[in-house]
Amino acid sequence: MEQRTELKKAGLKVTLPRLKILEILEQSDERHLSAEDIYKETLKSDEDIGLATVYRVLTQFETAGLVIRHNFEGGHSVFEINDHPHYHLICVDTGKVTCFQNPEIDRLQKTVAEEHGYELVDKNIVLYVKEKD
Amino acid sequence: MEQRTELKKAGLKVTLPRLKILEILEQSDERHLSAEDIYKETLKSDEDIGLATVYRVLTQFETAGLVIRHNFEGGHSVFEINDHPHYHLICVDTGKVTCFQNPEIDRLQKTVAEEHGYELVDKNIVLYVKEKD
DNA sequence: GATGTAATTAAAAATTATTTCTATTGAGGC
DNA sequence: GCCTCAATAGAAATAATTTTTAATTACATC
Repeated sequence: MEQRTELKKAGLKVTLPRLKILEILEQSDERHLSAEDIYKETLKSDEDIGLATVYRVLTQFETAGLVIRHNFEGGHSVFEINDHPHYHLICVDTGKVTCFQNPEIDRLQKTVAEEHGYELVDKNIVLYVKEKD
Repeated sequence: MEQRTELKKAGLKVTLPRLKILEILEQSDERHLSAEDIYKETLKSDEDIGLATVYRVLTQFETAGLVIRHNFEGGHSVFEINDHPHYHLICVDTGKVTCFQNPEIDRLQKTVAEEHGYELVDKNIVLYVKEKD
Protein backbone atom coordinates (compact mmCIF):
# COMPACT_ATOMS: atom_id res chain seq x y z
CA MET A 1 0.00 0.00 0.00
CA GLU A 2 1.14 3.49 -0.68
CA GLN A 3 2.32 5.43 2.34
CA ARG A 4 -0.13 8.32 2.05
CA THR A 5 -2.92 5.79 2.00
CA GLU A 6 -1.53 3.91 4.98
CA LEU A 7 -1.47 7.09 7.03
CA LYS A 8 -4.99 8.08 6.04
CA LYS A 9 -6.30 4.61 6.79
CA ALA A 10 -4.73 4.88 10.23
CA GLY A 11 -6.58 8.15 10.81
CA LEU A 12 -3.46 10.31 10.65
CA LYS A 13 -2.98 13.43 8.60
CA VAL A 14 -0.38 13.15 5.89
CA THR A 15 2.65 15.21 6.88
CA LEU A 16 6.20 15.19 5.61
CA PRO A 17 7.71 13.94 8.91
CA ARG A 18 5.24 11.05 9.07
CA LEU A 19 5.86 10.07 5.45
CA LYS A 20 9.61 10.17 5.95
CA ILE A 21 9.54 8.12 9.16
CA LEU A 22 7.21 5.55 7.64
CA GLU A 23 9.50 5.31 4.63
CA ILE A 24 12.53 4.76 6.85
CA LEU A 25 10.76 2.04 8.80
CA GLU A 26 9.67 0.28 5.62
CA GLN A 27 12.85 0.58 3.64
CA SER A 28 15.46 -0.05 6.30
CA ASP A 29 17.62 -3.15 6.06
CA GLU A 30 17.33 -3.48 9.83
CA ARG A 31 13.85 -4.45 10.86
CA HIS A 32 14.23 -3.04 14.37
CA LEU A 33 15.04 0.64 14.74
CA SER A 34 15.32 2.91 17.75
CA ALA A 35 14.03 6.49 17.75
CA GLU A 36 17.65 7.59 17.61
CA ASP A 37 18.35 5.35 14.60
CA ILE A 38 15.42 6.88 12.77
CA TYR A 39 16.44 10.40 13.75
CA LYS A 40 19.92 9.79 12.33
CA GLU A 41 18.38 8.57 9.09
CA THR A 42 16.26 11.71 8.79
CA LEU A 43 19.42 13.81 9.17
CA LYS A 44 20.80 12.17 6.04
CA SER A 45 17.72 13.15 4.06
CA ASP A 46 16.51 16.54 2.96
CA GLU A 47 13.78 16.52 5.58
CA ASP A 48 14.61 18.43 8.77
CA ILE A 49 12.83 16.57 11.56
CA GLY A 50 13.36 17.09 15.28
CA LEU A 51 14.04 14.19 17.62
CA ALA A 52 10.93 15.05 19.64
CA THR A 53 8.89 14.68 16.47
CA VAL A 54 10.38 11.26 15.81
CA TYR A 55 9.25 10.14 19.27
CA ARG A 56 5.82 11.72 18.87
CA VAL A 57 5.24 10.18 15.47
CA LEU A 58 6.41 6.74 16.61
CA THR A 59 3.98 6.85 19.51
CA GLN A 60 1.19 7.87 17.12
CA PHE A 61 2.14 5.02 14.79
CA GLU A 62 2.10 2.62 17.72
CA THR A 63 -1.34 3.79 18.84
CA ALA A 64 -2.58 3.52 15.27
CA GLY A 65 -1.22 -0.02 15.05
CA LEU A 66 1.25 0.77 12.28
CA VAL A 67 4.31 -0.20 14.32
CA ILE A 68 5.13 -2.35 17.33
CA ARG A 69 7.28 -1.07 20.18
CA HIS A 70 9.66 -3.47 21.91
CA ASN A 71 11.52 -2.92 25.15
CA PHE A 72 13.94 -5.77 24.61
CA GLU A 73 16.73 -4.59 26.85
CA GLY A 74 18.21 -1.89 28.97
CA GLY A 75 16.77 1.50 28.45
CA HIS A 76 15.62 2.16 24.95
CA SER A 77 12.71 1.01 22.82
CA VAL A 78 12.92 -0.27 19.28
CA PHE A 79 10.18 -0.13 16.70
CA GLU A 80 9.24 -2.31 13.78
CA ILE A 81 6.60 -2.26 11.09
CA ASN A 82 3.53 -4.21 12.18
CA ASP A 83 2.96 -6.58 9.30
CA HIS A 84 2.81 -10.26 10.16
CA PRO A 85 2.83 -11.43 13.78
CA HIS A 86 6.04 -13.12 14.88
CA TYR A 87 8.51 -13.61 17.72
CA HIS A 88 12.20 -12.91 18.27
CA LEU A 89 15.46 -14.69 18.85
CA ILE A 90 18.23 -12.49 20.23
CA CYS A 91 21.81 -13.70 20.19
CA VAL A 92 23.44 -12.76 23.50
CA ASP A 93 26.88 -12.79 21.88
CA THR A 94 26.25 -10.68 18.80
CA GLY A 95 22.96 -8.92 19.59
CA LYS A 96 21.57 -10.15 16.27
CA VAL A 97 17.78 -10.29 16.17
CA THR A 98 16.05 -13.02 14.17
CA CYS A 99 12.30 -13.47 13.72
CA PHE A 100 10.30 -16.67 13.86
CA GLN A 101 6.70 -17.87 13.79
CA ASN A 102 5.16 -20.96 15.38
CA PRO A 103 1.45 -21.72 15.10
CA GLU A 104 1.64 -24.43 17.74
CA ILE A 105 3.03 -22.01 20.33
CA ASP A 106 0.30 -19.55 19.29
CA ARG A 107 -2.33 -22.14 20.05
CA LEU A 108 -0.81 -23.08 23.40
CA GLN A 109 -0.64 -19.45 24.47
CA LYS A 110 -4.29 -18.93 23.66
CA THR A 111 -5.11 -21.97 25.78
CA VAL A 112 -3.04 -20.69 28.71
CA ALA A 113 -4.80 -17.32 28.67
CA GLU A 114 -8.18 -19.00 28.61
CA GLU A 115 -7.28 -21.37 31.41
CA HIS A 116 -6.65 -18.29 33.52
CA GLY A 117 -10.02 -16.85 32.57
CA TYR A 118 -8.65 -14.23 30.21
CA GLU A 119 -8.86 -13.40 26.54
CA LEU A 120 -5.54 -13.08 24.71
CA VAL A 121 -5.04 -9.66 23.12
CA ASP A 122 -1.33 -9.64 22.39
CA LYS A 123 1.76 -11.67 23.05
CA ASN A 124 5.48 -11.54 22.94
CA ILE A 125 8.22 -14.13 23.06
CA VAL A 126 11.91 -13.42 23.25
CA LEU A 127 14.38 -16.29 23.13
CA TYR A 128 17.90 -15.44 24.22
CA VAL A 129 20.31 -17.69 22.39
CA LYS A 130 24.01 -18.14 21.80
CA GLU A 131 26.03 -19.65 19.04
CA LYS A 132 26.71 -23.32 19.59
CA ASP A 133 30.13 -24.09 21.04
CA MET B 1 18.73 -21.11 52.07
CA GLU B 2 19.87 -18.45 54.46
CA GLN B 3 20.51 -15.05 52.93
CA ARG B 4 24.15 -14.71 53.97
CA THR B 5 24.81 -18.05 52.32
CA GLU B 6 22.95 -17.08 49.15
CA LEU B 7 25.08 -13.97 48.79
CA LYS B 8 28.31 -15.85 49.37
CA LYS B 9 27.34 -18.57 46.94
CA ALA B 10 26.69 -15.86 44.36
CA GLY B 11 30.20 -14.51 44.93
CA LEU B 12 29.04 -11.34 46.65
CA LYS B 13 30.31 -9.99 49.94
CA VAL B 14 27.75 -9.87 52.69
CA THR B 15 26.75 -6.27 53.36
CA LEU B 16 23.79 -4.80 55.18
CA PRO B 17 22.28 -3.19 52.05
CA ARG B 18 22.49 -6.49 50.15
CA LEU B 19 20.94 -8.45 52.98
CA LYS B 20 18.12 -5.95 53.35
CA ILE B 21 17.35 -5.84 49.63
CA LEU B 22 17.43 -9.62 49.35
CA GLU B 23 15.10 -9.86 52.33
CA ILE B 24 12.66 -7.40 50.75
CA LEU B 25 12.66 -9.33 47.48
CA GLU B 26 12.05 -12.61 49.26
CA GLN B 27 9.47 -11.49 51.76
CA SER B 28 7.39 -9.15 49.65
CA ASP B 29 3.77 -10.04 48.90
CA GLU B 30 4.28 -8.66 45.43
CA ARG B 31 6.54 -10.84 43.38
CA HIS B 32 7.55 -8.02 41.02
CA LEU B 33 9.19 -4.95 42.51
CA SER B 34 10.75 -1.87 40.96
CA ALA B 35 13.92 -0.27 42.30
CA GLU B 36 11.71 2.51 43.63
CA ASP B 37 9.43 0.01 45.42
CA ILE B 38 12.43 -1.53 47.12
CA TYR B 39 13.87 1.84 48.04
CA LYS B 40 10.59 2.80 49.70
CA GLU B 41 10.66 -0.42 51.68
CA THR B 42 14.18 0.28 52.90
CA LEU B 43 13.02 3.69 54.15
CA LYS B 44 10.55 1.93 56.43
CA SER B 45 13.32 -0.14 57.96
CA ASP B 46 16.19 0.90 60.19
CA GLU B 47 18.65 0.52 57.31
CA ASP B 48 19.55 3.76 55.55
CA ILE B 49 20.20 2.81 51.93
CA GLY B 50 20.53 5.20 48.99
CA LEU B 51 18.54 4.75 45.79
CA ALA B 52 21.75 4.46 43.76
CA THR B 53 22.77 1.57 45.98
CA VAL B 54 19.45 -0.15 45.37
CA TYR B 55 20.09 0.08 41.64
CA ARG B 56 23.68 -1.07 41.98
CA VAL B 57 22.78 -4.02 44.17
CA LEU B 58 19.93 -5.08 41.89
CA THR B 59 22.27 -5.05 38.92
CA GLN B 60 24.77 -7.13 40.91
CA PHE B 61 22.01 -9.56 41.84
CA GLU B 62 20.97 -9.80 38.21
CA THR B 63 24.52 -10.50 37.06
CA ALA B 64 24.88 -13.10 39.81
CA GLY B 65 21.64 -14.74 38.71
CA LEU B 66 19.81 -14.07 41.99
CA VAL B 67 17.09 -11.97 40.38
CA ILE B 68 15.54 -11.49 36.95
CA ARG B 69 15.01 -8.04 35.47
CA HIS B 70 11.96 -7.41 33.33
CA ASN B 71 11.31 -4.44 31.09
CA PHE B 72 7.63 -5.16 30.70
CA GLU B 73 6.53 -1.67 29.76
CA GLY B 74 7.43 1.95 29.30
CA GLY B 75 10.42 3.10 31.20
CA HIS B 76 11.10 1.24 34.37
CA SER B 77 12.35 -2.24 35.17
CA VAL B 78 10.92 -4.64 37.72
CA PHE B 79 12.83 -7.36 39.50
CA GLU B 80 11.85 -10.73 40.89
CA ILE B 81 13.62 -13.51 42.74
CA ASN B 82 15.00 -16.08 40.31
CA ASP B 83 13.62 -19.32 41.67
CA HIS B 84 11.62 -21.44 39.24
CA PRO B 85 11.45 -20.54 35.56
CA HIS B 86 8.08 -19.24 34.42
CA TYR B 87 6.27 -16.80 32.14
CA HIS B 88 3.88 -13.91 32.61
CA LEU B 89 0.33 -12.89 31.83
CA ILE B 90 -0.34 -9.17 32.10
CA CYS B 91 -3.90 -7.89 32.18
CA VAL B 92 -4.10 -4.78 30.01
CA ASP B 93 -7.10 -3.53 31.99
CA THR B 94 -5.83 -3.91 35.54
CA GLY B 95 -2.08 -4.31 35.12
CA LYS B 96 -2.24 -7.48 37.21
CA VAL B 97 0.68 -9.86 36.59
CA THR B 98 0.11 -13.62 36.79
CA CYS B 99 2.74 -16.33 36.35
CA PHE B 100 2.44 -19.57 34.40
CA GLN B 101 4.54 -22.50 33.32
CA ASN B 102 4.19 -24.72 30.26
CA PRO B 103 6.62 -27.55 29.54
CA GLU B 104 5.30 -28.02 26.04
CA ILE B 105 6.05 -24.42 25.12
CA ASP B 106 9.49 -24.88 26.70
CA ARG B 107 10.16 -27.79 24.41
CA LEU B 108 8.96 -25.97 21.30
CA GLN B 109 11.14 -22.99 22.09
CA LYS B 110 14.19 -25.16 22.45
CA THR B 111 13.40 -26.69 19.07
CA VAL B 112 13.01 -23.28 17.42
CA ALA B 113 16.39 -22.10 18.73
CA GLU B 114 18.06 -25.25 17.46
CA GLU B 115 16.40 -24.99 14.07
CA HIS B 116 18.07 -21.60 13.76
CA GLY B 117 21.44 -23.09 14.71
CA TYR B 118 21.52 -21.62 18.20
CA GLU B 119 21.57 -22.89 21.76
CA LEU B 120 18.82 -21.56 24.02
CA VAL B 121 20.19 -19.74 27.06
CA ASP B 122 17.13 -17.87 28.33
CA LYS B 123 13.60 -17.07 27.31
CA ASN B 124 10.73 -14.83 28.06
CA ILE B 125 7.05 -14.85 27.22
CA VAL B 126 4.60 -12.11 27.98
CA LEU B 127 0.93 -12.61 27.18
CA TYR B 128 -1.17 -9.47 27.20
CA VAL B 129 -4.70 -10.40 28.17
CA LYS B 130 -8.00 -8.80 29.09
CA GLU B 131 -10.93 -9.89 31.15
CA LYS B 132 -13.55 -11.65 29.08
CA ASP B 133 -16.47 -9.48 28.01
C1' DG C 1 40.30 -8.53 69.08
C1' DA C 2 43.06 -4.96 66.22
C1' DT C 3 44.68 -3.74 61.47
C1' DG C 4 45.23 -3.25 56.41
C1' DT C 5 43.29 -3.33 52.01
C1' DA C 6 40.21 -3.75 48.50
C1' DA C 7 35.36 -3.76 47.89
C1' DT C 8 31.23 -1.24 48.95
C1' DT C 9 28.57 2.59 50.08
C1' DA C 10 26.06 7.47 50.26
C1' DA C 11 25.10 11.49 48.02
C1' DA C 12 25.41 14.35 44.35
C1' DA C 13 26.06 14.98 39.67
C1' DA C 14 25.81 13.10 35.12
C1' DT C 15 23.68 10.54 31.58
C1' DT C 16 20.20 8.53 28.66
C1' DA C 17 15.74 7.99 26.88
C1' DT C 18 11.68 10.21 26.44
C1' DT C 19 7.99 13.78 27.08
C1' DT C 20 6.15 18.34 27.58
C1' DC C 21 5.86 23.18 26.45
C1' DT C 22 5.21 27.10 23.50
C1' DA C 23 5.56 29.71 19.65
C1' DT C 24 5.49 28.81 14.75
C1' DT C 25 4.31 26.28 10.61
C1' DG C 26 1.61 23.53 7.54
C1' DA C 27 -2.39 20.33 5.81
C1' DG C 28 -6.52 20.05 3.78
C1' DG C 29 -11.42 21.62 3.75
C1' DC C 30 -13.82 25.44 1.81
C1' DG D 1 -5.69 30.89 -2.12
C1' DC D 2 -7.43 31.56 2.70
C1' DC D 3 -8.59 29.78 7.27
C1' DT D 4 -8.58 26.87 11.17
C1' DC D 5 -6.83 23.56 13.94
C1' DA D 6 -3.60 20.05 14.17
C1' DA D 7 1.29 19.15 13.76
C1' DT D 8 6.02 20.63 14.19
C1' DA D 9 10.83 22.45 15.88
C1' DG D 10 13.60 23.40 19.46
C1' DA D 11 14.32 24.01 24.07
C1' DA D 12 13.44 22.73 28.51
C1' DA D 13 11.67 19.34 31.68
C1' DT D 14 11.23 14.81 33.47
C1' DA D 15 12.07 9.98 34.72
C1' DA D 16 14.90 6.13 35.24
C1' DT D 17 19.28 4.77 35.84
C1' DT D 18 24.43 5.14 36.10
C1' DT D 19 28.74 7.23 37.30
C1' DT D 20 31.78 9.68 40.30
C1' DT D 21 34.26 10.53 44.51
C1' DA D 22 35.33 10.51 49.06
C1' DA D 23 34.25 7.98 53.09
C1' DT D 24 33.03 3.58 55.19
C1' DT D 25 32.90 -1.38 55.79
C1' DA D 26 33.80 -6.52 55.29
C1' DC D 27 36.75 -9.81 56.28
C1' DA D 28 41.36 -12.06 55.79
C1' DT D 29 45.47 -11.86 58.41
C1' DC D 30 47.99 -10.93 62.34
